[in-house]
Amino acid sequence: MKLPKTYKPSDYEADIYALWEKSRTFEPKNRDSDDYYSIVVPPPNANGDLHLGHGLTLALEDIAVRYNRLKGKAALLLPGADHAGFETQVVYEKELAKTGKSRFDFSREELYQQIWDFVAKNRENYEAQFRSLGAGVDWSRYVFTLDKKIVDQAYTTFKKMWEEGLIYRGERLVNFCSHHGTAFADIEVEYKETKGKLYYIKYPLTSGGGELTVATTRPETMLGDTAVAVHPDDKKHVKYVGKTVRLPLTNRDIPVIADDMVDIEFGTGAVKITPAHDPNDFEVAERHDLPRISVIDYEGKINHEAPEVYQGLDVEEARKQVLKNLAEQGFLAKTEAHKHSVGHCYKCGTVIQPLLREQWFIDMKPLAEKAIEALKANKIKFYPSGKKDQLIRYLEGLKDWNISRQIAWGIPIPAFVSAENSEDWIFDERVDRESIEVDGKTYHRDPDVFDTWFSSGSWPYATLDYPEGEGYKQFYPLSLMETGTDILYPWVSRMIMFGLYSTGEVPFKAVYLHGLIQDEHGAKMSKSKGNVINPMDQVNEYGSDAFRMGIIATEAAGSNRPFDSSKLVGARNFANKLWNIARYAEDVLGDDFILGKAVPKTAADHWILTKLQHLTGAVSADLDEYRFAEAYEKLYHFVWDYFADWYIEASKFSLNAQVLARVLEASLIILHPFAPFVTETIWQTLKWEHGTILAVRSWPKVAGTDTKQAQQFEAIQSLVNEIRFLSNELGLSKPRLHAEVSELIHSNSELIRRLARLDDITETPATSGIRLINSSAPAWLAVEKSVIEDYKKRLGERRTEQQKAIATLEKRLANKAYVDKAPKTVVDETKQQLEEARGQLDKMTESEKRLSA
RNA sequence: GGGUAUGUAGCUCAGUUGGCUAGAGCGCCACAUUGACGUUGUGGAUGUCGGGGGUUCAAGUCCCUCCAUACCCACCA
Repeated sequence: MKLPKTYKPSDYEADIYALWEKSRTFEPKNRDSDDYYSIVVPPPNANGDLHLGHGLTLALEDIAVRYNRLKGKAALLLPGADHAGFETQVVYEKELAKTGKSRFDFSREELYQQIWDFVAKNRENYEAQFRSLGAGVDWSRYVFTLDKKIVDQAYTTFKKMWEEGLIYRGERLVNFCSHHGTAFADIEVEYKETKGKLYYIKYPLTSGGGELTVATTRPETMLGDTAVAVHPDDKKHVKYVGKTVRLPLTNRDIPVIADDMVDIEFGTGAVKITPAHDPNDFEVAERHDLPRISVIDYEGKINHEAPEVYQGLDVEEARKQVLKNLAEQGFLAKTEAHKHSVGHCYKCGTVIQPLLREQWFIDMKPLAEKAIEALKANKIKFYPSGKKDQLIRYLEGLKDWNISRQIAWGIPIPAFVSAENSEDWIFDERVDRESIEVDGKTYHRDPDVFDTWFSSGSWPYATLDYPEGEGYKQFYPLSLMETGTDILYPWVSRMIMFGLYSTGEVPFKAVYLHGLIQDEHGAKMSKSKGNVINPMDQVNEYGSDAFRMGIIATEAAGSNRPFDSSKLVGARNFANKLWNIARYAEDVLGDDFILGKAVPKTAADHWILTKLQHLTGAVSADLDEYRFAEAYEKLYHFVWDYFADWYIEASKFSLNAQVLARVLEASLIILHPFAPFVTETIWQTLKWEHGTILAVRSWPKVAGTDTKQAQQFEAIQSLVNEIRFLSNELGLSKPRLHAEVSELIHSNSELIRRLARLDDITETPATSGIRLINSSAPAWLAVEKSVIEDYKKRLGERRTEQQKAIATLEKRLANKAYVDKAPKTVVDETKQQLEEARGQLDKMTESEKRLSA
């Protein structure tokens, strides 16, 4: 035999993957075909190892693509890697820190080159991991997010938006992390519930005496106040509107204004307005044309706009100092405990400061509207379906998007500003130059880069070489976008908007969102908790196939779930089971076996082929609707319970070589998307069809089975099951069976004897012993007297249960409404059930009589 | 405050358009045994399908309500 006793994945996986690559298995064939299936892999960050989420993603996508390839489609799984601007910079900065340097020691060009090299090194690492996971990607189409075509596409999109007036530059509040020195999109800010304090500060009227008290959690920002606002309907305060107050600690007078945004119930009903450091206040300032005074700089320190004593203090220090001075001067009315949520940098935890900064923005409204329209027209199917409405709601509330980042690593923004006029910006792609000359004027390069998600938005079509590429023409829109629920908003939404904007079509026909994989106890995995599970360790321990099957075994779209290693164990055992089925086949079919025509002869042959026929349809139906776990479970039970436990056992008595071989072949094919390595390894070893690759064979078609014969095998099964049950229950060892002459038992007696572990079957007219109840052919187990009393008791209990079941069925059929309203098939089914139940009861009665006689 | 999920066996979870006598894996109990496999085989036990109400001939599945949990969004002067 060529196959060793136990399947050891590491002995085969690398060779098998190499075989696929060599034979270009993953490059789509039939180039002209309209019948395609395409997925573009969400590009993992090229700055480290793959995590479990990537493992899950690749398993799901690879299953979908391999399945569709077997179904005869032009199938493409396109791989890529992400430069992940900010993420990568952070990782690289940590590396730099080890050598005692920081990014500020290098120019942008130097830094860019260094990070590029760093990422290039990591790419090899992660490509190896793709291979380990069995991901059947077309490496010839590999794309990196900083490849020229991706950058060009980003510039094309930016230019189109620029020309259509969707891009604007403005001084807006941005979410600024002073530690990383960059702004974040709203969606990137992490809010945490924080116990803080609410401070009440008195602002005296400039003239005429009296005062207004405002409440604030951030007293230090008062240094930048430019107004106090009250609600127009606030009877208590409305009289102050139009007057001015003297801002404590400064010598500035600021107006009292009326605005709807004020909540009369909160605090005192009067709000200090700090347009430069609060998003709401910014909007109020816009409406009332108030000045904006920045008092906090990009390093998080108080700047020169504030009185000298506070300058240079960081925010926390300034707060203490301001409070101290306010108290000393009698302006601090009171302090209350107050819970509120505060934005933090998701990387370093620094409190995010809303700061004024010139940034590039996209006017999202027209983009969002198109996306909403497409979603409402069901142009994209969602798994789980509820995510669609969630996305629509998000898009409806979408604000303009700040796309510029103050980081070193990323795609430079192709914009230059006039040396003379800071308002004069031009679009130009010559970003490798510090400055350029246009029409005799000098322009300087914008030092900023794009938010990663800006270029990622074009991913589905940029990777396929839109607009002229063959890839685009054949594979767009993508069949599926499969990714994590957590990036529905930042990524999926943008791909939809950008796809519609640039190509006029939705970028994909369906979206499948998988949930987060948590640790064994349902906690989120994180490096800081130290509960991160590395997929490569799992692959090494259980094998790649076991990892894939184990990780998708509990998959349900959209929901988080804990990592369950017992599923991997089960999957490994399953792979080994399949392996041993192949060993058995190899053993009984011989080394030189060649596949031929399979003609079913026995009841078992018809039965297994019928089951196989159902399986091929059911697995197709599941995978077409992305029910991965259900499809896997069906396969598992077919192979293990039907094929191994019944058919192979039966084949030991009566072998039909071609049927056995065909069922194994079909099992290998259907299972291949889930367990590509072990199935291909078996196929290559058996060599039943020289030189063929399992991965590119065709989905099995099963025909010509006889249902009657298949049912006969099921009759044998229920007979055997009952004998096994009784043998176990009554502690019988190798009992004898007496049976009336019947076709079923007569022609299958040896099979029944073996499967049921009988000593012997005797054909005889009615006799004593234990009457089998599930058997259509009258048969009795010969037992000793001592066993009979035991059995009678059990039989009595069983009769009572049976009578109850019959009563239930009778009652249901006696219900006129049921008989009238339920579908005929359902009613017929009930009738049949009742008939069977009565038949069984009769047999029980008969059995009891005989035992008592 | 708004929203979305989730709650089914000891554990982790399936359960598609209502037809269910509610399933799987692991675990548990008993037994078996080796000419494919101990990563094995055979048999078994275990559930007020979160609580309550409703619609229906029929509800784990649909509706309402309450409880619990998780996540997302907004706001928090």
